[in-house]
Amino acid sequence: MKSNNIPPEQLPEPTKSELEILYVLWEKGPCTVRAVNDELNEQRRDVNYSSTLKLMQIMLEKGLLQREINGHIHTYSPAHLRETMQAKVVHSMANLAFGGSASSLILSFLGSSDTSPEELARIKELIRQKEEKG
Amino acid sequence: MKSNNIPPEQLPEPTKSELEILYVLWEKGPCTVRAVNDELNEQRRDVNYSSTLKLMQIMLEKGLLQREINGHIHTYSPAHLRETMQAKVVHSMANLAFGGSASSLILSFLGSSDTSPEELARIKELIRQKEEKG
DNA sequence: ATTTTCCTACGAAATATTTCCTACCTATCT
DNA sequence: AGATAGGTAGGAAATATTTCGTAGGAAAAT
Repeated sequence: MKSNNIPPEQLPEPTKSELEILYVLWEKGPCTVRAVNDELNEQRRDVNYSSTLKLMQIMLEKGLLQREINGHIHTYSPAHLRETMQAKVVHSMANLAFGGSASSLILSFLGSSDTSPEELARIKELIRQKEEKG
Repeated sequence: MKSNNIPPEQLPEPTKSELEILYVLWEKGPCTVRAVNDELNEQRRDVNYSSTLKLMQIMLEKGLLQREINGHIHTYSPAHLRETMQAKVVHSMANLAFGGSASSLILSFLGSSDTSPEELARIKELIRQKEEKG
């Protein structure tokens, strides 16, 4: 059962710290605060357990996370699809820094980064798939 | 003459409001605060002149902008290349929300968004150019 | 010369975000 | 039972970001 049901469109955009947390949950699946916090400390930077807890409670309120309560163990998971949220932040950044066009973000990025041939091939493949559908 | 010379690597990342301002300057070239503010109000949202001024002064201090003083007119411009700054923010977002891989950002984005056929074509074209070079 | 208009400076308030302290609950171990 | 280990709750402080009120200087208009 979901602990909220705010639709993605009116969902507040996650902050940077919130994105870090979401990413952990996307990768590892439903987790306790403890597990998320351990992961953050391993992968990112020192962060206090209660900081992570607080943030995740706020995210629950905002509708970014949902949780299951089993006895006194709270297990959190993202309230929305990874793809949905990622698209949201990319669009937002595209609006701020790339004149609103996500493709211009991609273009500008491809133009300035050293993407490997393999990655280029994967991107091309994906474009081909999209073109078939559309 | 530049009013600062912080190298791009240790440059603070622009905040969202700062990105909006940078974008105006990238598009219109060197501007007074007034011109930037007018543009923000037209393109984005209500914002007070002195808010924009304050932000641009902060950005000058941080090394995000430079300025020329002519009499009492201050003309601001970005202190770093558009491509540099755009790559910076995209990489930062890639780290937060896409496991560090910018190409996975692009892939995930292409996979979930409704990029127009024209945009897809432009991206394909750019990939082809990159493949030729590499 | 006075007024008006347009500009900058800057402190301070408002808001958003992040961090951490303390309290307390429950399960487990001895 | 008492102690310990692990968990949650939530207020409050610290920090970062954004907004705006007010002051004042220079140029232009009357």
